[in-house]
Amino acid sequence: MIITKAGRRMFPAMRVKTAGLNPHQQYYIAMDIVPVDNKRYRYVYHSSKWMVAGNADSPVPPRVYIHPDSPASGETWMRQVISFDKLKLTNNELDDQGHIILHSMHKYQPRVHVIRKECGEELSPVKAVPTGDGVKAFSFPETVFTTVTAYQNQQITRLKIDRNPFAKGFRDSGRNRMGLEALVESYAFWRPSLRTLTFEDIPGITKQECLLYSNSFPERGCRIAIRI
Amino acid sequence: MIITKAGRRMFPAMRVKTAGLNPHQQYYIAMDIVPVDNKRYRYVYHSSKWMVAGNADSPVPPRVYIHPDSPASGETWMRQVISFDKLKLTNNELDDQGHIILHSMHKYQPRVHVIRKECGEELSPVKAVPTGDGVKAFSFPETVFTTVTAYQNQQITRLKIDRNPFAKGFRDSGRNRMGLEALVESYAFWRPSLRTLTFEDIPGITKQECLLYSNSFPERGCRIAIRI
DNA sequence: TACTTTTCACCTAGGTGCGAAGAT
DNA sequence: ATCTTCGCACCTAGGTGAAAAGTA
Repeated sequence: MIITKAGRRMFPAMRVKTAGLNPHQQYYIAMDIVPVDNKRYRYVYHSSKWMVAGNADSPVPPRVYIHPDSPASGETWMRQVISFDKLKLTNNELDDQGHIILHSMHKYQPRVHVIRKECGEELSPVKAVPTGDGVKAFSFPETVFTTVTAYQNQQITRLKIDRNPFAKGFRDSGRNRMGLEALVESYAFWRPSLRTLTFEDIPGITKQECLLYSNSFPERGCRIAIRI
Repeated sequence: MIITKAGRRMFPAMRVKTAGLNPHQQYYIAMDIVPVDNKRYRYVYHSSKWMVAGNADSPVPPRVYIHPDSPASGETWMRQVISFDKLKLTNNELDDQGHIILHSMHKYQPRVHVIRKECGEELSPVKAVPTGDGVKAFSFPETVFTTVTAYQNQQITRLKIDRNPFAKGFRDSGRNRMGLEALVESYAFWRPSLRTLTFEDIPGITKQECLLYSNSFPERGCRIAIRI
């Protein structure tokens, strides 16, 4: 996932649905992003793999993205797909825009928090999410990603260009790029109902980065079912 | 004010500040727009005046614009300038986008409502704002305006073009338009602190439409001070 | 005649990866 | 050598009034 000084959206964005909430209870929904391990990585081009390259950099200031619809009733949350597309990532440890601060070349796991309103402790964009009764955290292993300041992997670059509407300008529509096979393959991405495509099918893409794309397929959207 | 089928923003937008709210109480803030009188108007070009042209058309479905930050604490509301720039006006009586429905060629008065949360009656975008304890309405005579589907008055057109960033394409920067005097005058608009300009200074502009511009001058912003 | 609707060029605002330049 | 930063062209998304066409 690209991170910049100014802040960069994740693409694709996390999208979740909730079930089992109390319809009349008010909740906050928030996201934070935690390290997967204590390592720093580098991308080894000839083997197309991320390799451990030492220990993690020192921790960054904690940040929480509070979903802008918060607070809302369980009924409201359950009625909609909850999208985190406005969330931004930065590598600027002095960021004052409320973006989530991460280290480049590290592995991270996004987490979704459902927080019952007025459950005692307070929710803040610059403090760790409280734990305890009335707070539940959810994470989806397929959404683990590696942070970079520039793409290391051509397949990832191509997926981003092909699927992010804002990158349309970089799609070189068949000019020197796609054979028929590639065309069919990319079409399968857009119409996943036509065949069940698992991301391991795509050669040369790390499982972590690749699987994150599944979030943008509505029919594979992450779901969380809880009662708190 | 222009109204269209698809919905058109007001320009300038209403902006208000609140004071005297209970910091820990939750409030909705909303706007509706009510007829000033029971008349329909037409613009008489040679006298540059709006003249009564019959009785008002039959009432339109009631609509309320609930400020998107609602609900929020008194503390939150008082900390910010509350802008209604996303509000849209339409002449489509069958509108299903939640826009405020008005008749063209009529005079209207926007009203700001401050509604204590959980004060019994419920707030809805398609029902009249409830009245009673815990609800207060404010209106500012200088924000009365006349609805049109196309501008009737060249001075208004020019004010809109000169001051709305989205109309920049129609500013013909001095080509066949502004003499030095006009330039100085328009500069005075942007730097009102330099001299106290009352809108009656501008010849040929109806007071109502003209004064609405005062809302976009921060130092003349409407204020409401209440305790409910 | 007296509006209203539709389409359009021209903007604002801001999200992309590229590639040259910068940093260590 | 290996990242990171910055300016940029190229997009999406949507807010303007002009002008031509529509309506009654």
